[in-house]
Amino acid sequence: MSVDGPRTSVFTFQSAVHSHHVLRSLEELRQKELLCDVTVEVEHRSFRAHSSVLASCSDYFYTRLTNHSRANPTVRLPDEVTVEGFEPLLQFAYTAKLHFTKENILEIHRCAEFLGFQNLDKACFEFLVPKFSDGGGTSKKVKGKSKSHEKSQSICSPSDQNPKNGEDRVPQDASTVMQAASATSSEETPKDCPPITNDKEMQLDLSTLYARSTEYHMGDGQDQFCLQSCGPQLPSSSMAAAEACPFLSISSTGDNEKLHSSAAGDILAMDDDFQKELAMDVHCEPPADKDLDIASITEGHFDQREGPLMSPTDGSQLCPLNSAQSSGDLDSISGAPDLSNIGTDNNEVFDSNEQTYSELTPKDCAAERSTVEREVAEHLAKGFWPDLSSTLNEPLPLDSIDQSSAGNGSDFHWLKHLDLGAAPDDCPFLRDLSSNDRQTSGGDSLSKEDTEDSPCMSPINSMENSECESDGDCAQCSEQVQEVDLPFPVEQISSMTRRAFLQMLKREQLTTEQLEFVQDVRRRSKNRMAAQRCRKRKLDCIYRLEGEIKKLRSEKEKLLQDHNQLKLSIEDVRQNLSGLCQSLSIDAVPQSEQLQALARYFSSDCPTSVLLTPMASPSLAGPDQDTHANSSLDTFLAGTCPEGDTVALRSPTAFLQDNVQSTDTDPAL
DNA sequence: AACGGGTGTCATAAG
DNA sequence: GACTTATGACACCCG
Repeated sequence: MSVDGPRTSVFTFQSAVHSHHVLRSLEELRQKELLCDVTVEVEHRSFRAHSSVLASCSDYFYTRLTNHSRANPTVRLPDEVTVEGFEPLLQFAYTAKLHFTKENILEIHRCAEFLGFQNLDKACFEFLVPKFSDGGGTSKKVKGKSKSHEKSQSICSPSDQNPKNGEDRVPQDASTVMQAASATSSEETPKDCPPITNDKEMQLDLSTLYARSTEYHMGDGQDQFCLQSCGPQLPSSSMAAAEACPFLSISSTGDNEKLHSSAAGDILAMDDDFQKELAMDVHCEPPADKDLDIASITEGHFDQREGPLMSPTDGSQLCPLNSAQSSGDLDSISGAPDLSNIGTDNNEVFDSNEQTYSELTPKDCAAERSTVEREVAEHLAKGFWPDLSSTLNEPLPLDSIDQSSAGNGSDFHWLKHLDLGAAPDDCPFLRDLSSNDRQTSGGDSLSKEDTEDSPCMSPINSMENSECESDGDCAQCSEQVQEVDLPFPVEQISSMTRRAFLQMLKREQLTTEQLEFVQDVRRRSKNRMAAQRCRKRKLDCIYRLEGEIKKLRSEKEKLLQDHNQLKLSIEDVRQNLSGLCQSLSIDAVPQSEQLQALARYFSSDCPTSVLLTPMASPSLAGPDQDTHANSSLDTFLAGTCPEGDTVALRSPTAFLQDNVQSTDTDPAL
């Protein structure tokens, strides 16, 4: 039985840019050497920094600095730590970006291990180090017009060096990159986007990461390599909309149900329907449309909780690909006005399935993917979806997640909260890759993205969606599907949003027969789910009413018990009064008629409310006060009756006067 | 075979 | 006006 109380919706606004701003401000402070309270000496160089930042990123510094009582301490690092390895780590601590090259990755890794830099080992080095240490391994696409081979630091953002196979290295100095970035980008987003090379040089940009960014740096033709940190626990960085993870839009809640939480930063940019849903507190479905996704990654976080829902922070942390989420941030985004524009006209932007986000993604970015890029992407994705190849289209059971995460320690504990049903295709690493690899129809990926299934989904909906049509219906439906030869899975018809549905119809150019069939399927499916919801509500209502009935019955029982108890009390009072009357009759008025009248009085006429009042010790006339026995009885009765209850009281005296014809009684009677 | 529960579908009203 | 949702009514299936 479920007796649901009134639902209370709690909305939480979470800024997606706050922590990023904080981090960036700290970086600015560090560059200006303001408020720096610690000096780190590495080899023969000194770095000013903030102890809190270092301690929060490094176990080593945590230990050293928290045990340091002196103000403005100087931490001299041992010889194991080199400038080459430490400087990128320090940069990482303040920017969440790790700039590395093939040449210094090992050194960075060594220093990171020594210093206990969190969030780097498993998320980055375990794969990258062997990748680069074995000479580049697989077939990197190396074309190049590199200008020099000088040692350079890879700059994730704004432009990134490309670790290539020895030769053809990109001659790019970090400062050069920075300058180029600052020249071509705004403060917020553009500099975080990977440059787009205009030639066929190797470019490991994981373009899907940036697919939603509308701003790209047009590269200078140099090789670029950017591996945005994608660990779930990585600190916020100044990554731009590129880091915006599609999962944010489907992350949720909770528990319950439905998180609930749709990471919709800028509520104003949200889809009207989704805003409506939020306002109505009806569903917690994710913004399934792409424009919603994009809207949802704008700054801020609107979270609707109901019950033990996942917090918006949790939701953001679910994103395995968004390093900004560990701090609850989506960087980006604040400065990406184009994103909101995207959400406003999805027909323009998302007209083509194959070209999902194509308008947003530079063609070069998506078109050319090196094998290394693919490997890195798949590795990173597999880190989150093990056995990806076999289950690309199937939701992974949570058990498998647990197992997979167990292998990586606690690194992926947060995956338990992830809805993996839609995960692989929603993985920005794999979305485009899979579209290249799998010859799936466009509807596949689209519908995956458009599907409304998500952890945010209400229990009702999730239950309903899990309930497939009956076997007969399925068989019949499959036959009809074969007849009409739909170019997309029929299962997705009902799960798509209307907008996506219309887009698909527009795109697929269905015949009249197909159109009718599809619309019929969608209508019946919607109605089926509505009927299920309706029946569930009915049952809930019945259960609730049954609970109320039980409650009322118990109350009735209790009242009956009270009633019986009061009856007993009445009987006691009667007996007491009878005894009292008898004692009075002995000395004062031993007239049988009076006694009988008194007996009648107490047995019938006297209001129980009077008799039930607390029996104050009456000042009854004793045997020696026989002359005023009756008046004492009046006094007693008056004293036992509250003032308000005396209205209905007929005193024994008056009663006797009315009922007893006596001539020899006391004058008081 | 009758019966009750579950479910899908249709029709309709309301938003 | 198209669409979604809720709901009553009906039919069907199944145990």
